[in-house]
Amino acid sequence: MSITVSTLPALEQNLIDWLSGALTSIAPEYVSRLTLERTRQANHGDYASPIALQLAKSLRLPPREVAQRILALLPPSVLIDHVELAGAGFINIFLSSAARQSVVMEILNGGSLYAQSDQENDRRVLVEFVSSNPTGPLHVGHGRGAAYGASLCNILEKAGYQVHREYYVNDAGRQMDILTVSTWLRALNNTGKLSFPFPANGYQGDYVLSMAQDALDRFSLGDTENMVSALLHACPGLNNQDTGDEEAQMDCLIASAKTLLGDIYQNLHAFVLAQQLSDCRDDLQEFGVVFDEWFSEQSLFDSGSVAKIVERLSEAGHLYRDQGALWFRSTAFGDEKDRVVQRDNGLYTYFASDIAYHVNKFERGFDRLINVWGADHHGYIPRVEAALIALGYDVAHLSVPLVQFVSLFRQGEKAQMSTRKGQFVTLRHLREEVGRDAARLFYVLRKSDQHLDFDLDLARAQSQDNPVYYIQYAHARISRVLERWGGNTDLLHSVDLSALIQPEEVELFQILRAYPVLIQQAAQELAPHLLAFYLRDLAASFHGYYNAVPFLDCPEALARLALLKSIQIVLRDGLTLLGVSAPDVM
RNA sequence: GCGCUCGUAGCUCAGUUGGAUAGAGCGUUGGUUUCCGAAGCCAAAGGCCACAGGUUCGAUUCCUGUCGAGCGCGCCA
Repeated sequence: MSITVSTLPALEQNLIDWLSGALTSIAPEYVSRLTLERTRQANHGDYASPIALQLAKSLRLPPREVAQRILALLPPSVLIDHVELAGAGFINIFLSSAARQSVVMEILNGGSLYAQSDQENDRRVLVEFVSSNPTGPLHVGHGRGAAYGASLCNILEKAGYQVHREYYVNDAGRQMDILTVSTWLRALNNTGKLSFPFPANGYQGDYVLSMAQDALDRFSLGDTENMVSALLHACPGLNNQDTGDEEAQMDCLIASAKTLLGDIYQNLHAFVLAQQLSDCRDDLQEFGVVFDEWFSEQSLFDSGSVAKIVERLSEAGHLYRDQGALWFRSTAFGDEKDRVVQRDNGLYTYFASDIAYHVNKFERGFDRLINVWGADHHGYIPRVEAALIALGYDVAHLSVPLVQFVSLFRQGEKAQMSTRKGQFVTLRHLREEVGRDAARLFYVLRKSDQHLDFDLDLARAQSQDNPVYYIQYAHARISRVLERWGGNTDLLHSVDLSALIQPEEVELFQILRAYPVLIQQAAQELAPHLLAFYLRDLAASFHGYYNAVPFLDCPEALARLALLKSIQIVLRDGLTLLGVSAPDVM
């Protein structure tokens, strides 16, 4: 990554300033474009700058000649051991040992605040994630959104943002009505009064059965016998499967249920919603995912926000009526077709309330909005942006990272996930099978917009193959060494580190030094997987170091223990951001 | 058909916003413990970065096209 952002760690900023001084007298107009790169290979030094290559053309000089001139103007610095001209014209910078080692003290003194940025503290960001319909248990797909979103929020905070974690509750739509009716029908069945088959497009899962029984225990459901015959009268065809329109049948069931049950329907609806939300909240909390706010879609209707937004669009001339429905001319703002906001039956569409929701987010004064959505919603983004543009909001402040689907693999075979009969694999089941740590890490071990093949056997394995243990083991190993040593780790803050000059040590310094920039990058790219890979690299580097040198009975003992302690701090910090524990003993 | 996301080692995937000799894990092969935890380490083998053009000092990265994969294209949410 080219390092050009303003939130540079002190050392990098010093190097930029140092190079800038030389560049000023050669090509002052290019000083602002000066970049520094971390190198991939040790023989290229600690940092490299390609600035000479970039300037060669406009200066009409060979790149190596430009580099030579810059080198000649560089003053000596305590940070620098030496500088080399290499390859086509790269300027390779080799830090002094003291400059390399200084990162250890930065970490020991900073503790969990190492890499914590305070540069963007004024930037408030709202991250909406999971937002699953409260109509059944969370499944493994939601789990990925939860793990991604939660890790992202933690990283954003580390990078200096003020983060608001929000779950959008779709408590207003038809799906909730279907769940309510499904529960009611199951309850009728439990009383032995149901005389027609349970509809195929109702919710089938076991959790509906248990809610039905709970409802029976808590409510009076009225004169159930008369209700069943009234239902059959209102919706003829309930007894004949495979006839007519299933969806129309369901609409009829919903309408009849509301009429027949009256207030009881509202109670049952509220009960079912509360049950599902409570289950969802517990599930997520056990997964280490906690929200600041559960935002109700229904509240947007109750407050009149939805009607108000449609009115605003109308006043601005963006709506028209066609075939009884009210349409938003989204094609005028980049969408591929126009969209309905109010149906011919007078009901607002989900789209309408979603516009109101996004306007609500903007009105709450956030500098930035992030929606974590399932990849199947990607076609939905243009219409939401179209509406926001039409209403005068700046969609550049809205990001919508997409989370792709998850396939579970067991013994090399793809595990089937059928939502039809409620036989999908739930997040709760996954957690019970592989544990929270493995689940959290595996979910972010892949770029979020790529399909994820989740290997259940590997995640469950208590073996070397499992990347969770690989990282955690590094942390536990350090704990054990420090325990063996037995001293107070505070004493390590004043240790002389000058003996740390082994290649393994230099490599570790560079990795540790990269952590703050990595956090910034992961935040900027909304990419927690970068942190997961970083931690694996750091663990690998440590394991190699562990096998290469002694830590206790040697002249460098205290210095090396200080380095170990700093590695442990970063490992723990990174694992914590990803929602994974950092055990001292395994 | 149109749109979005992709195509990198046998498999699963990274790749520092265009940099030097493209990396890791698994799998394969061969080593490694009188010593701080072997859930570890070291080494070897494995690549036309899907293909063809273009942009420039320089392309896995940016642009165009072809082939192939996944997803989306409701008055559902």
